[in-house]
Amino acid sequence: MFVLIKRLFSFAVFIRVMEYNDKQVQIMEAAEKLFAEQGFAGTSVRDIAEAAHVNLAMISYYFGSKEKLMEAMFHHRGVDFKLQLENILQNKNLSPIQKVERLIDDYIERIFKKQSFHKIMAREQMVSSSSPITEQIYEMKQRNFSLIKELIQQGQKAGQFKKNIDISLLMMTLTGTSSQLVTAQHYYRKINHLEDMPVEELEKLMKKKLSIYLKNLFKAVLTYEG
Amino acid sequence: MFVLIKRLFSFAVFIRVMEYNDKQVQIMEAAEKLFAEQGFAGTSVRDIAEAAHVNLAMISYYFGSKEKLMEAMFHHRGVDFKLQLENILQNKNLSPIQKVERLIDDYIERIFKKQSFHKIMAREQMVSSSSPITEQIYEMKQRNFSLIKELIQQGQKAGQFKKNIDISLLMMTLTGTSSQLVTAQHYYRKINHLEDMPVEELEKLMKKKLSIYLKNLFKAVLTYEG
Amino acid sequence: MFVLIKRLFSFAVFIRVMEYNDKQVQIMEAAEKLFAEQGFAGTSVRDIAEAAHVNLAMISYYFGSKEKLMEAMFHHRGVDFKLQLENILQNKNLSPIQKVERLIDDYIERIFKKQSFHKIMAREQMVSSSSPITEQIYEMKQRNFSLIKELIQQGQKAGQFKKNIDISLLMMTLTGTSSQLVTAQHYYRKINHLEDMPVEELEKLMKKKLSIYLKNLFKAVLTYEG
Amino acid sequence: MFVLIKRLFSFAVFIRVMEYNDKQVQIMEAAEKLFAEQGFAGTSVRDIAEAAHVNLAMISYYFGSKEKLMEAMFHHRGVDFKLQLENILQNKNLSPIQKVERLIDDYIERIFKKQSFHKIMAREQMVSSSSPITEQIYEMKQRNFSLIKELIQQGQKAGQFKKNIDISLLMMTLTGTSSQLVTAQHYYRKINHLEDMPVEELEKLMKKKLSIYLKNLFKAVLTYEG
DNA sequence: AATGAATGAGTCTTCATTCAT
DNA sequence: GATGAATGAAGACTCATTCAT
Repeated sequence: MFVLIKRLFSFAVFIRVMEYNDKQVQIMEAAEKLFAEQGFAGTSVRDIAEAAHVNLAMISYYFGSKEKLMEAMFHHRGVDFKLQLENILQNKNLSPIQKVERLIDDYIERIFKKQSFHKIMAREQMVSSSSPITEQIYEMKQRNFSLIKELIQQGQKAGQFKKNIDISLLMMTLTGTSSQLVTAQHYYRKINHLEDMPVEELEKLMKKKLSIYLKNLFKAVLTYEG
Repeated sequence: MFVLIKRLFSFAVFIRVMEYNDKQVQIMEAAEKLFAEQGFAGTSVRDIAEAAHVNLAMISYYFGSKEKLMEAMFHHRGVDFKLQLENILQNKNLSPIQKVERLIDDYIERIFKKQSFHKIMAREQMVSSSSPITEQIYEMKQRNFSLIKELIQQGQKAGQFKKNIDISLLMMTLTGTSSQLVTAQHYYRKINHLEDMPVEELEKLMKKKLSIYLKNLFKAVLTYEG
Repeated sequence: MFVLIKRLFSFAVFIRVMEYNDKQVQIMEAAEKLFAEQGFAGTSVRDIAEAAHVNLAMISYYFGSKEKLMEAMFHHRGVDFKLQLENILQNKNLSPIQKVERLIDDYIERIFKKQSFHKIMAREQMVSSSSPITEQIYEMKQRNFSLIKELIQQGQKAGQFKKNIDISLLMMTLTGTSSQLVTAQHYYRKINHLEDMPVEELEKLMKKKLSIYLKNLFKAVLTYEG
Repeated sequence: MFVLIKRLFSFAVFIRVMEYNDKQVQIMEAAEKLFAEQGFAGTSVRDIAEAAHVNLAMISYYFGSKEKLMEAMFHHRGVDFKLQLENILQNKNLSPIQKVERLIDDYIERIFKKQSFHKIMAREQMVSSSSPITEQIYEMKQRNFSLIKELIQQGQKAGQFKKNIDISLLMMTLTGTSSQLVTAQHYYRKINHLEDMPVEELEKLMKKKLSIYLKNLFKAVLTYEG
């Protein structure tokens, strides 16, 4: 049964990946980069067409509109942006604190791998009006919240985490601190005098530091008794 | 003595008021709101003119361009968006931890009071290209970083805070968590089932919760020995 | 009786000169320079106000409109732009060829002294639509034509100039050659490798060369029998 | 042999036609007319679009900007506006004076055929600031100057033209007189009482008169010994 | 299936002019 | 008499999208 689900799930992923042909993916990736850097409104379809090396008309042709291209991108990327913790949660060989550490590394891995998409999300979550995209962001947040809640409650039940933890704020510390680091990494560079470090190396460094920092923070917050 | 203070204060206000006349402030405030909601590129000068109930041409007339309006806004708001901790830092009657608590409340107060401006800043800090605005954001960040660093080092020297604290990441936790709460407050609402709470009440609640949460977090992080 | 007329005429001149106060003249002179360099449409009233160091609204205030300012300028300058040959024509001590030489020097003097105004006229004479300004240009041209015609006919009657001379084209040679030199003097500079010569010196040189050249040309054309 | 020439010619036409498509030429021709009549700044792209019966956006679409349209026009027209005298210069069957006559007729032909373009050039040569267009005008002038200089020097060597001729001013007489006639032809009309003559006839007349006049003038100037 | 050409609606900005003071 | 503030109209240009092929 479990296997079946897994397979179905993989299939779904397969389906979705197949759903978009090469050209479409090519466009979405170019758009993603530009939306991240300049915002949605600040990016013209002309920019995207040029960056993707495709004909201008192709974007409307394939996606219908700029708006729908954005939605497609969320559909495409959103899937694997959600935390995948189900099996971790059920794993009886891991202590609650170990699970938290997995969660942190999992999250850091995702956010750094999809930096552009993350920036777009960070921008989009600010708009107050509701749309298919804000809807999807909400679902993602809610899902992540449930998982983290479950995880922490496990630790509390095990007596390893203290009571009265503000889980929604703790989640925001995880996402907010990471987001801050990713979206404002050129400031991080300057403040820490790392102007000359190559991008990859900097990224590695940031991930490392962030992982250590957040693990320690969570441990402290989850166990420290004022 | 009291009169003197009052006068000085009035004078400061006077200065600021003189720097930008009523109409200019009116425009900046309308723009601030719109930029926060829809982004800079997503907001037309027509939108701003309508929201500010002024003639379309007045925006160019007063600020020269949409871009310069944004810069003026940063000039106008930026001043009082920096943390004002100098006197707190030198205050010998406060323990390091009390100073941290002041810092946190000061920060929360500011970010909630200027939510719109904060959102704009959060957006602008994502753009990679350098501009007068990104420059100003950097200066603000650096200043805030210096203050927090000084504050924490005081605590470390006093033996009350542990060594090896990643101060730049700790700052990002402060700003990132708060930012997350402010920019994504409608998600906070939904996740915590507070859909029907009036805005003011919600805000009060969030500030309260955030204050308690962050104070506890800082205490934990600054003193907890893994 | 003749004296009276002269006086009336002088009075008219007096009147006209007085007609415009200092500020108005200041504005007209600034406008003249700019219109010459950038054309009428290419010059904004803002440009003029700045160049004349007067308030923007003053231009409309004093002249009614940009158009009317131009007309006033033509009124103001036009007077002394016409050739003043009446007394020369009647002077019995001068030979026809001497009169022609006077005409040439008179014309050169005028066009170089009022270069800016000349450029404006050169531009305005191209527009096909009729206006008070084109009307005034026509009157000036016609007057000049009459004078030159009279002058040449005197020489023909005296048997010193040959018959069948195309007077209207000869006039165009006078005006056209001079105009070409004045309007395209930076090309003259380059072609003759005079880039480093100071403006005043160049002007002197051009006037001298042009005078010699045109006098010789007129002599040749008026007397040469193919 | 004839066929070859025809083919080459067709090819040249082909090239030129291909360089700018029909719509572009249509726009350029409408613009040319308007720029000639009202000046560059005095003509709006809206005017041009209407005159060319094309959509307003097509001007930016095809040329990028109004400025670039002007440049394209210069590129397009400029080519065949230069004098084509090389073969005439080397022709040993023509006497120097015959070559001068050819030059004059060639010039008159060109300037009357491209009156509008000529007017634009006459306007543009007045602006003092340097631009791609003034640059092109200078090149054209310089080239024409070289050709005329060569031509006259041939005559001088042959002992048929007198020495010390101011060639740059002589060129200005050619261009200036012609220009005057073309740009101010409605004044020519009025002065010579030709108001009722049909345009084509007037043009023919003016070309004829100008040709005779200039040939005689050149002969006189080039051979007359004061 | 894919695209070059085209466009109506919109962008920001500048214009000459007016008006209350 | 003079002007700072204000504005409707127009400026050039860019936008996302459509459509014939």
